[in-house]
Amino acid sequence: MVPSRLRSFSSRCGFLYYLSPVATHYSLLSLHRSSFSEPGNQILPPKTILGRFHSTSSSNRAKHPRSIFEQITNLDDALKLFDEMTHKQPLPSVLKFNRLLQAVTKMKHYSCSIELFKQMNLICVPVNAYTISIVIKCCCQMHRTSEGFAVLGYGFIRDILPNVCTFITLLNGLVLEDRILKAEKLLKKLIKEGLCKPNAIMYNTMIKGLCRFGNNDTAIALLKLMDGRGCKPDVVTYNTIIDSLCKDKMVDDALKLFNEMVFHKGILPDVVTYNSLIHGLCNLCRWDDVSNLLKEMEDQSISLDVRTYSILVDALCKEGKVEDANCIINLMIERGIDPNVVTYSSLIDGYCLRGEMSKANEVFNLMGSQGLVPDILTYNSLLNGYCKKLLIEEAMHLFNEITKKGMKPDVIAYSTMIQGLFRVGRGKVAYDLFHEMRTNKLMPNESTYTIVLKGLCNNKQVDEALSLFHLMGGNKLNSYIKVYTILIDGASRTGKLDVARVLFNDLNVKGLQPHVRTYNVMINGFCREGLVGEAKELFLKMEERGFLPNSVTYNVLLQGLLKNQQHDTIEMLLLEMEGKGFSVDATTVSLLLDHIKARSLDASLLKLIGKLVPKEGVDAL
DNA sequence: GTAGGGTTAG
Repeated sequence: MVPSRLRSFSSRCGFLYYLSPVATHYSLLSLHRSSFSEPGNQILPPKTILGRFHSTSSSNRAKHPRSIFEQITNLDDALKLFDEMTHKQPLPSVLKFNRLLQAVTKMKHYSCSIELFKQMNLICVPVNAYTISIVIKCCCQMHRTSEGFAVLGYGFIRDILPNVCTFITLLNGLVLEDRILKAEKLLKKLIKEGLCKPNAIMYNTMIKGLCRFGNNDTAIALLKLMDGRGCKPDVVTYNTIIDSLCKDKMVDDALKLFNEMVFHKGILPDVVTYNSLIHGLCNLCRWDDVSNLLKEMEDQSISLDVRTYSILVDALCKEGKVEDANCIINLMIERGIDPNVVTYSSLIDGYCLRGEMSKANEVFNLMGSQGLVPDILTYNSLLNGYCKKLLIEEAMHLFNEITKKGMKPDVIAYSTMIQGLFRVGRGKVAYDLFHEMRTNKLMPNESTYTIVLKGLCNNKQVDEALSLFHLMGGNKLNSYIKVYTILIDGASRTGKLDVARVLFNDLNVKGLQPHVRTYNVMINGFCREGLVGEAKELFLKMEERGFLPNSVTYNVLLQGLLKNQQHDTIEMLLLEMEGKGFSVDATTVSLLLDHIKARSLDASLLKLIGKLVPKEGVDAL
């Protein structure tokens, strides 16, 4: 039985029970104790690299099983080695060149690999299908898959025939570039023309592409197809689709696929499978299901890894349960899993969301003391926390810290900072920062743009907002309805009703659909200028166009009518509100009461008004 | 004895 202490613990946070040290003592606690130490980095002494290359061969190899190529940790060493190799007589074999090329590629120096390949051709080092595949991969990783195809053609000329590996690399390149149609076409062509026999890796690559593109159904169809063609799907195949379904909130479909994989295909799930499912369930707040999966993992002795714990930490933090998140972190440490930057960043974010900045800072310092380098997301959480609390000096200090630490603020960092500055009324600094951001070649996104426009409007810089809008011209950012709503509101609040009207009419021309909020803002604009007739007209029109007025619409219109001494439709509107279950806000109520006092409205309305005031409002009356 | 996919967390 579960000890009662644990029960109360688990009732606070359902799935914690399955993580409690007592409950999981036998399986989980013992499993994580092994191997965290990474193999020591053996840095090469600055003597000739090729010399080592020859001397390591027999005697040292037993002690250092890693080859010279695997030991290369920086580009300089690699280039030096290449130079030495090219000056050898006779030239080392293509195999050795390939391994060097691979080492450079592993360090992500793709263009350098390509350069070396060119030199190999110049000095007539023989190249083979392996070389071609490595070089194609370099092109693809740089999102230059078309050049990868050119390399394929170059191979053809030299009688180097592509094989399934070559094509997988190219297919993956197309997927990386989101050229999904091209990828599908390639796969079909390969099968139809018998250019190679696709294997599971190739299907997995295509499936990954389809999932990236949001085409889960086709991905599942391909899963069935590969099986039918005698190509057995593996755990990666299923994991890819399961994760994609979870990200699309279709967790039940994911669970269905999970069952198919386990019970019909006999494929064992791994920690990746569970992580995806747990993540998906956390996003939907299905804690009982999360708990069940954790139990399943325990039963199958599948150890939770740093990601599993981080997913749980993040989920708890987003729920505001930072204390429970802390429990999870303590638990993982107890079990020998070190929290990493992501784990701590989630915790920091949790504290920031609750405005507990000193706690957030504590964690931030803790990270530093553990040698963990905070990344831009960590900084963004803190920036957000400070800005929300209007602690703008602290935020600004942190923002400058990002650059000092050798990082670059991203669009989110800038947007957060700009919003914070506007909120404390420092519009000039905010707008300067917006320009600085663009100078730094960062493109503002929809959020940045709306933050800036709103900030300018709220800081009495509507003209600036409008000129920015015009300056942006046909930019995609100018096609968001939110942008128009902000500007219409800003313009009409500063007496530029004509501008507001032009913007509103522009929507039609541009084929943009106004939101209810857009109508509200425009109606409010008309009322402000005493154009109650137009306000009423628009009120009716929005309904005709299928946009139902909401509570705000009614309140805005009522206030407009009252302020302009139009009393004939008040009662009708109030009755409509009652029918729709809307309520009157404080401003409307006080206006109504004023008019009743002044006898321009009948006191018999009081009963109806009483029904339209929210509960807490009635007490105030 | 050299190449390909590798899915999962903030």
